[in-house]
Amino acid sequence: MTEKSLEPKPPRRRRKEARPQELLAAALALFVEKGYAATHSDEVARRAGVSKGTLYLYYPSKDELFKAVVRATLSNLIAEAAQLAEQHQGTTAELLLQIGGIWWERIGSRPAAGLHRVLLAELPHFPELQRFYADEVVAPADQLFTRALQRGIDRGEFRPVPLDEACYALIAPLLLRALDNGTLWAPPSTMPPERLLATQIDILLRGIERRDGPAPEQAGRRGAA
Amino acid sequence: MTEKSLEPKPPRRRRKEARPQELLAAALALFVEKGYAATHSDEVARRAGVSKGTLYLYYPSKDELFKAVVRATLSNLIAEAAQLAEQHQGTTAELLLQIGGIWWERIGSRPAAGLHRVLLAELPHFPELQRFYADEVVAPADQLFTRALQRGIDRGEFRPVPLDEACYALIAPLLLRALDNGTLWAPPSTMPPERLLATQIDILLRGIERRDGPAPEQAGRRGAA
Amino acid sequence: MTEKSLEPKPPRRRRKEARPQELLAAALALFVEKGYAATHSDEVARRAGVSKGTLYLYYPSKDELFKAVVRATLSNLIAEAAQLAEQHQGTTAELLLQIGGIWWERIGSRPAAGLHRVLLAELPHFPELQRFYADEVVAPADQLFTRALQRGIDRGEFRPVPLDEACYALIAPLLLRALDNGTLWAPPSTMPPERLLATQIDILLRGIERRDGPAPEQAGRRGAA
Amino acid sequence: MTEKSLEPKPPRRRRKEARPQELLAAALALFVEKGYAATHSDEVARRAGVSKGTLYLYYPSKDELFKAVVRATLSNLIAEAAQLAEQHQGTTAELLLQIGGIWWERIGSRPAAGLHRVLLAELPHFPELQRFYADEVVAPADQLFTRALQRGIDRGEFRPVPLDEACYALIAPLLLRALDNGTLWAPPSTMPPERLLATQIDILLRGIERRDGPAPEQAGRRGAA
DNA sequence: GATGAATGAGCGTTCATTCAT
DNA sequence: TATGAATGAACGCTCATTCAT
Repeated sequence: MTEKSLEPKPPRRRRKEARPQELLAAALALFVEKGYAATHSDEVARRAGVSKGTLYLYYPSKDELFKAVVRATLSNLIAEAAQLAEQHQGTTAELLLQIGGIWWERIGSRPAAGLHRVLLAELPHFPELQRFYADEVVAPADQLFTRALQRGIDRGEFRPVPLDEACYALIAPLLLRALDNGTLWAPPSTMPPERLLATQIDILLRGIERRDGPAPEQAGRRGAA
Repeated sequence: MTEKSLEPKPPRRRRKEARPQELLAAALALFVEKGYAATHSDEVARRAGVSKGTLYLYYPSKDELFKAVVRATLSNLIAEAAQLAEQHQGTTAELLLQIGGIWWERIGSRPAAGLHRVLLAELPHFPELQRFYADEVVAPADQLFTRALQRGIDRGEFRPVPLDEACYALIAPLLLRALDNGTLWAPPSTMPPERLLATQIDILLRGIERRDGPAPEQAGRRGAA
Repeated sequence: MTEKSLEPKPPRRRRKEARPQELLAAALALFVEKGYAATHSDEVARRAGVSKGTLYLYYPSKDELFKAVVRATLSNLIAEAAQLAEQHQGTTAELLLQIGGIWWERIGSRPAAGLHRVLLAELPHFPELQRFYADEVVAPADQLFTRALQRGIDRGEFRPVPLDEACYALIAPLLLRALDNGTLWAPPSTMPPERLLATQIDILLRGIERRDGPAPEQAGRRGAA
Repeated sequence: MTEKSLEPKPPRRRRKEARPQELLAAALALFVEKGYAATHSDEVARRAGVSKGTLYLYYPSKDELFKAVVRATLSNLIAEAAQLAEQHQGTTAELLLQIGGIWWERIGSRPAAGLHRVLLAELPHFPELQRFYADEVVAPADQLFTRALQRGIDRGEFRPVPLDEACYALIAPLLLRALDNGTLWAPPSTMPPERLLATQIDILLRGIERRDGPAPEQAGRRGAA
């Protein structure tokens, strides 16, 4: 059974530069798969192909490892979307669809999506991370959506809806999909995910877009039902 | 069974029947407050006013205690909403608002809401519970909403939207509020929660309701925008 | 080799009252024998006949266990000597010999003596204990000796020696014996320890006792040879 | 020795000969400062300005490093004092004061003093070192003092005191000062250390020096009060 | 039934030592 | 020779679970 001693023991590899990313990747996968508490430090190390001691050479504690995983996973994501918004020329509805697409590419369709589930459970235990998340993720994202909505209203594309509530209604399905990829609520799966996203945003937009007035080209978007 | 009533001194046996509920209530509160892993068995016992040994007299393990908490908290909630749907007479939009209201009363505004956060993190570790949740909670709720939407479409109240996607868009803000009451995303707080709920459902309904044709009375719902 | 599983496993004994003392005794013995760092918590537990977990039921950390050992070992020792001094009637030289005797009985000839060796090495790492030791052990003991010397001088038994230096010269051989029972310097062993103690105190007393005259020779002391 | 000054590029080999001493100096400082267990190998290396691997190039283990530190620090100290004693001409009391002075210069006022504290705690774990210390430090020093006392007695300078006990009483304050510089017992500080030392030796000498007569009072010594 | 003292497997973390470069 | 990344045995401590009372 214990053929441990028989194996020739893999050689030590020196890769100081690559190690942090390897460890973060292994940790992200395990945190997402098993949650924070059930992820053991030697498991992370083994999955990254190193020993437990090596893990602690790069991250001084499990806490810090988790924080590093979150920061590395979520950093620089919002900035891109914001840039996009600045440069956008077309319809506001199109802008919102584009933002949704970016989100899907960078978060929704990646391990980062699963990280949100862990964050939901663990953020209260990591105040520092809580602040990081609020400042670096929530605030910019909220601003992004709010501004887009305001723009749509200003340009007469949308009815004057309450910004906060409309924003929440837009974000909820996206965020929920990231949080709960089939655990609590199975998302509809009759179409490829990117189409699905578009469909939902579309439904929501219908709820806020201006009707009576001069936005007939929107009706043509999908054939006016 | 025992000749309890004959004995002149029932010194400590009292409340024996209430014990399970008390333990479940204590466990629910702690699981919601601290998560599964961070909830310790002696804390549960202490909060229920008994000793650690007694807890194990009623539930053979922490796992089983958790399962019992989930079952006890979520059982019989769906049935009521289903009943409601059967008897409903008015507009489908009104029906959906009523279902939302019930959900808010029975889940959203109670500890059960917090339980969803824990479930999201722990369900994958409890396959048995996973099945229970899928069968007893998700399936009926999904059916409820789907049927209501179908009814609305059949009666010409709504456009013929894809059922699954519309259903998800309806449920997402409700479920998200239960899961994440301000941890990941702060819900809008400019109005009391029950009004807020109505506003969001309203926005969504706007996205699916039939326009051109004979559903003007819907517009009257809140003043025709 | 591993006949562990064959042994019938000793029964759990419940002795909440006795446990603290048993643990302190085991810990004292091991701390003295191996020092603070080399004493492992499960060793202490095993020597006390309990499991590692039980140790932590009574003392929340190795630090606290050590502090408790020191306090329990040194408390109430000084008070007795002080009482003695108050009531003493005879010669001051006799008083000093008596104090030395008490010290030998309560510290010098017991495990407490070995504890001083550990204290010497560890006190700098335990500031709280450092204060306890300074307040509860050093200060009273110093006062005790200083007052006795002053009394001897006042009563004309001793020459007017510098109090501090004489005090240190008196205490040094006693304390050194406690610290170093043969490790660094083998104490003379040609006579039973209590006699030995008396002999050394006697030598010191000779150095301070008043001689017949008014001690004019103090200046030319060594010209007498 | 090496043609160091001739070479135009001494890229890294320089100081190769000095390495052992630098490592010993760094290790001595840390062992004294923090004790054996709390001194970490990479700290020693860093303080010596080399890497951890280099340390192990010179000393195969922490144990051996410690032994080397002790040997290097204590070697050749006793021999000098012995020489001194051989050549001494004056009073024996003067000789003892001189030995004390040497001790103060070479041990008491240097890092070597602090090493004694560590030795006291660790010698039992290093039997080999124990033997070295007994043979190279204690035995010569004991001989030194014993011979001086015997000489004093032979020459009629001192009363015929028991040699061992007198020797211990002489050494105790010196050794205690080295061991415990204020940790367990604060030495008197009203005068500069070298005067202090003289004062204490003086007090002790008083206890053993021969008085004018044939010391008949020895029997009724304490009746003098 | 009820208690809570006792257990021990298991975790996060450290650090003396090794070895590929 | 010198480096410092890598190792892994070992420690302090936790906590779900057991069981004598």
